[in-house]
Amino acid sequence: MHFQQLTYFVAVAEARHFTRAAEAVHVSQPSLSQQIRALEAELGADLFSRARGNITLTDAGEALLPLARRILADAETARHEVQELVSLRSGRVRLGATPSLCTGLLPDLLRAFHDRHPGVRLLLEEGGSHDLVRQLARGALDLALVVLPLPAASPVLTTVELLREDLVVVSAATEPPPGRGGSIRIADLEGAPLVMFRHGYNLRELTLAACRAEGFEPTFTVEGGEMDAVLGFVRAGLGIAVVPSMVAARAGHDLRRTTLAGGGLRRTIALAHRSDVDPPRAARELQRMLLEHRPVPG
Amino acid sequence: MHFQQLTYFVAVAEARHFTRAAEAVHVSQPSLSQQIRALEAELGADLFSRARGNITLTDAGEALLPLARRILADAETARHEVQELVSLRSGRVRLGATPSLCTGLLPDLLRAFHDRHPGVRLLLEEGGSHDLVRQLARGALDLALVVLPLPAASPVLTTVELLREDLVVVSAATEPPPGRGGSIRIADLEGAPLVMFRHGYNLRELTLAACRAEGFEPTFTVEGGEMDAVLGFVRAGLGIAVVPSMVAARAGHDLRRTTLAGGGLRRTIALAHRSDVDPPRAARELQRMLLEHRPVPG
DNA sequence: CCTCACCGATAGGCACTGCCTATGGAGATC
DNA sequence: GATCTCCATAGGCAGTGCCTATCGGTGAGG
Repeated sequence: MHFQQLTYFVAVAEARHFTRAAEAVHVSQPSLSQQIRALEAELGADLFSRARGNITLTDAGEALLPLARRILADAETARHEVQELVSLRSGRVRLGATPSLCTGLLPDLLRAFHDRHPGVRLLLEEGGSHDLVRQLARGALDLALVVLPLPAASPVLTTVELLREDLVVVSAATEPPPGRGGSIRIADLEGAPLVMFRHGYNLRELTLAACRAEGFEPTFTVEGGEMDAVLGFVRAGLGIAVVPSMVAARAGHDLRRTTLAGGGLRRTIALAHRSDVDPPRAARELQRMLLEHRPVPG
Repeated sequence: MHFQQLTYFVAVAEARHFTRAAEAVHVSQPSLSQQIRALEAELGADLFSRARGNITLTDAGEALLPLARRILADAETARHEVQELVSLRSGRVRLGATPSLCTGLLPDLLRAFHDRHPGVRLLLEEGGSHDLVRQLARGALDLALVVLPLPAASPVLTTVELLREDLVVVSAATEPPPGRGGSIRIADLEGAPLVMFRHGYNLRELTLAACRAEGFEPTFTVEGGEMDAVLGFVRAGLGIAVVPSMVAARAGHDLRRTTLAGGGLRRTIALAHRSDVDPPRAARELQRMLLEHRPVPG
């Protein structure tokens, strides 16, 4: 049984005329006759009664017709659905990102992606790099924005370096600026009132490590909040915080940015996906847009 | 898109392994690979991610799989249904017959047919030859048992002579036998109390014509009944009736059969079907059994 | 009654393609 | 690093779908 044969069969059933059916399906009449005969031979029953000028379906033909129609419709649907995925008119991307990136980088990008491909569902998973890596490996995510280096270097993941961003110190505009001459050294953070993120934020580990490298333990006035809470506490004058410059840039005029002197602190953001399977089409497109619009290439 | 390709696709999706899938569908691995590639090329999307030792469906593959399964199942169903018709495990016969034949000839035959082909539905249309012929021509019947000659000789119908049966006179066993010496002449019916069928019965026209040929109009004590009613009236002693010998033979001991003398009356039963289309398989089988079991040929 | 037109079936040839075997090449394993 | 596994590629053969040309049977019209 071939799709072609079913197409021809339906055409003859509808035209009740071999020659006209052949025209309708753009094939010569003998070819159509031959295929119908082949189908009849395979099924072991005549499908049409070929009375002169009055082609009609036999009972076997009647039985086959609805199934043939459905098969052809299903084939059409299959083509269509795959095409929708290919053309990004449907599909989904399961994207993971660290909380700070969700706040800083993603909104504009996801907006642009959604505008271009409104049919693609965006599923965002916010979490620490460690969790994201695990979910990627499990296949629960297609793509993740993580901070390098990865917690446990997983050979199963491919990472593409996306950008390096500076960390800056933010403080309330109403307070006197920290540090000296518009910048601040890590060492100046010793004893300074720090507002610190909850466990799990890569920023927390990064800041702590930097302080310890300078030989001191930082002092926390508040700790445990998410990004928005930390910025709010800083605004309220509870202390200062170390945040990505991209987050600081969007934070508003009531926060003062102070760069870190002496090379400062940077972190590397990368895009990660499994090495062993190609991400779905929509995820590849999102990755492409991310790399294309990367704000400040490393 | 080919059925073969869908079969291969489903096999790979289930085995998650090209080589094993190839074995499962009894084809060489390169052929299977090639067909999958062809399908992917036609659809414009990869269906599998071919990670070493971990073949998985892409999103396009996931979209295709249920449709592929359904298409293959439908094709299987189509083959099966046609096969059922061919093998007479299903189907139907729309059979027309005159009332007297329904009573006389058909019960045993239909019983035999049903025993042999219990899956075939038997739809019986009881009516006068005229109606039956019209329904045959309209395609509402597959086959009809009619009395020759046909009312309006329709060139569109083919008739096969089935049997000729004698008409006999039946009377109540409690009454004195009609006629003389165990038989009766048509002329003896003059003035005799006749129980007559309703209009539409071919037997009515036949009997009337025979009487008129002898130069008299018959006398009816009751008229208008169906076969069973007529026999009941005769049993009750209301009169005598002219019926097919086959009906009389089954009528029981309380009815006396008297043959018609002088060549008597006969009628020819034929099987009719449209000439321009072959009857369905089940109807052809019924026709075959009818001809094979015909009680008293020509 | 003969001719013509119509329509599906048949015949023969060409090109395509699906299948095969043999082989390549890349990652995993010991 | 040699080997194994497994999918992809190459090349050749056979089957078949499509084409054009033609046949054969039927029904209409002169």
